[in-house]
Amino acid sequence: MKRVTIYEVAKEAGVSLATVSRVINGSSVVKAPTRIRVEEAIKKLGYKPNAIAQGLALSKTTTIGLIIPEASFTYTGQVINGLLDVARIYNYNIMLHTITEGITDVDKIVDVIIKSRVDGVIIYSDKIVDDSISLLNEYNIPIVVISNKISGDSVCSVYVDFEKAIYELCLKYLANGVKDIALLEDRKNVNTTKFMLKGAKRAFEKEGLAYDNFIEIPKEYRSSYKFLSKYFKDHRHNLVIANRDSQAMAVLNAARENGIRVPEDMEIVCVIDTKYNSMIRPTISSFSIPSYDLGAVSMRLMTKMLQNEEVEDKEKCLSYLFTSRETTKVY
Amino acid sequence: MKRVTIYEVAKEAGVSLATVSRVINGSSVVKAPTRIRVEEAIKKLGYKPNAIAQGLALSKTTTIGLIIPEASFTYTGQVINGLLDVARIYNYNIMLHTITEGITDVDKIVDVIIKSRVDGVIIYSDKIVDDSISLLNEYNIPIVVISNKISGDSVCSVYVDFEKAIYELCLKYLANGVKDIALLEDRKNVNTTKFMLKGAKRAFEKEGLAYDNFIEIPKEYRSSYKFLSKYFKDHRHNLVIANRDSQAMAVLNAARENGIRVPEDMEIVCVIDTKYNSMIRPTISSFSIPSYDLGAVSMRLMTKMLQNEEVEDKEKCLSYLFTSRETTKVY
DNA sequence: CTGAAAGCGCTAACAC
DNA sequence: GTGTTAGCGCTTTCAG
Repeated sequence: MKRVTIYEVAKEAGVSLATVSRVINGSSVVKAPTRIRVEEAIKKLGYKPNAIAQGLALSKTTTIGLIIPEASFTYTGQVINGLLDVARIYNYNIMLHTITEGITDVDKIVDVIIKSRVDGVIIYSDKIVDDSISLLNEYNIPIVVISNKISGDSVCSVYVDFEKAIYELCLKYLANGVKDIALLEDRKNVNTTKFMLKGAKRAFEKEGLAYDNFIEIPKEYRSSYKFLSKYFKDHRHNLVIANRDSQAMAVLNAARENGIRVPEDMEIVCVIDTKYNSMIRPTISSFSIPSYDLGAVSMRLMTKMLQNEEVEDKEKCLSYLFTSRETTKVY
Repeated sequence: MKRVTIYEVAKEAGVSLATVSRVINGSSVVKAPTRIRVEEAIKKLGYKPNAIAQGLALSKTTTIGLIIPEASFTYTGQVINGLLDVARIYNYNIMLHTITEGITDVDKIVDVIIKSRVDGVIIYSDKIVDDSISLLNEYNIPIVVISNKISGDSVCSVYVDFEKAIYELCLKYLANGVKDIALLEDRKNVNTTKFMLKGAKRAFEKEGLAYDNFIEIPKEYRSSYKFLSKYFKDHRHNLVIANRDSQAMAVLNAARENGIRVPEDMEIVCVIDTKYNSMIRPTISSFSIPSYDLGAVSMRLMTKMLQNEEVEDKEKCLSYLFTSRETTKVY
């Protein structure tokens, strides 16, 4: 089928292209009979407006660029779902870009994004993305950052306060006399780890204690499990906090192999989990992070910025909920 | 920053816009001094070619539409990674679309895709997608289908032969005298299940046996685990084959709760697994499905179609490898 | 209410 | 080698 343009439709309907344009854009000024004639021509010819041409004419592409870290979509999957659902409602398309730590050149991706003339960019990243933001800013591209608290002119963010989450968790345990609380490093999410550590420190300080139970995973270990297997030969803790369920599982397996019973001898908590956490035994106590909402809210925020609606809160903090499961005792 | 166009660059460099166009497209006819002047102007003004305008002028957007099922990116994540890596090499962008069974209107998505004038579409789907294909075909949009064997004019596919995988697996067990082999239904992947069932039947028939061990999950059960918990109260099998590791885990948990030891009393195998399979205990024996390659090869095929390179095999079958782990005995 | 015409930013003949 | 110009398909004043 030859790609049919607005001209052919106009000719078929015996009107000018301006009228066709009005019809496809739902302008109410077109008289009913003309409109119907045009609509019939559209259907007959199988005409589909060329979004690229529209984009050029309007300087508006109705597509949003999305940047996420590569690797496992296990955790970002829900975020993307939330994002796409809202995007669909507002008729936005999503252009997907991933970055791989140390491999992908972020600047190159930002370059591609600027050239593609997306209306806005949503960035999900553990990393600080100041450079990308300021570059994007120079080209007047609105930005929503997920998982980092930041804002500015045409820059919003949606995040969960991990620092507070860990702070409260530690406080609760400290109140119950549990003081040997270890925090496991997440090498893939350095920034998140930093916030978690800050939370732990703050809780301990509040109780007049010093915090120094950070389990760092040596660079030479490719998997944290390998390291932990060795680690638990001569280390014990009352509670270990991990970022992700996969890491908590590594802790769990390594501990058990060393005769540590969970949760009797040692408790385990993770921050973000996946659907797998409902299937494994024991199930891991975790925070319920509203991943879907993280995406949905971000996209909604983006549409607001693009339609110049007022954004009341440029740094939107979503709430979490601690869910006790089988790897923790009940106090 | 005002969005700078090719005109401004031309003016700044003291040349015509045609020359600027030549420079940004790497045309070799431009004399070095002129080229340098243009390049300096580009840098000075921070000019980024407008891909939308280029797209309109060339009738070519260098973006590919990707349609995947929603929900778990757990299994599609690797496919997407493969796809994106190759797309990046060939300078293609990816427009992401998801479909949710019974919720998203596929036709509407195809409509959006046609309007967006992508150069091609890659569809990952368990479902038969004939309707979408023929519609896309009418608009001359090349298609690559992942996970379904199908081909035609401007239609290619990349898949793994699950039927054969199950056929061979069953044959191996039958040869060892194991005859009570059950196959678990995957409600989310009806088509895949169908192929698996076909493979099992073929194997049994080859041995002169009839196959009738299909575990259907009643519609009223929201999770297969709930059903299986009950099922294993009065059912025993030598081997249960599931599609995904999550389903195999449901089998595992349900069986154990009913006093069935794995693998001693019952073995379990799944077709596709995730990174979680390396963390759980016992680890589930599975086929190694080349998910990343499924994506990478598809994208490569797409670039071939778009550049009119010859495609020697329009229905590309990728290989799998059975990997024995802790849920199976060694024969 | 509808049509004519001037762009949107870029590419690709075709001149010179 | 470089410039001129006619589109690519659509939107949007501005007339009528």
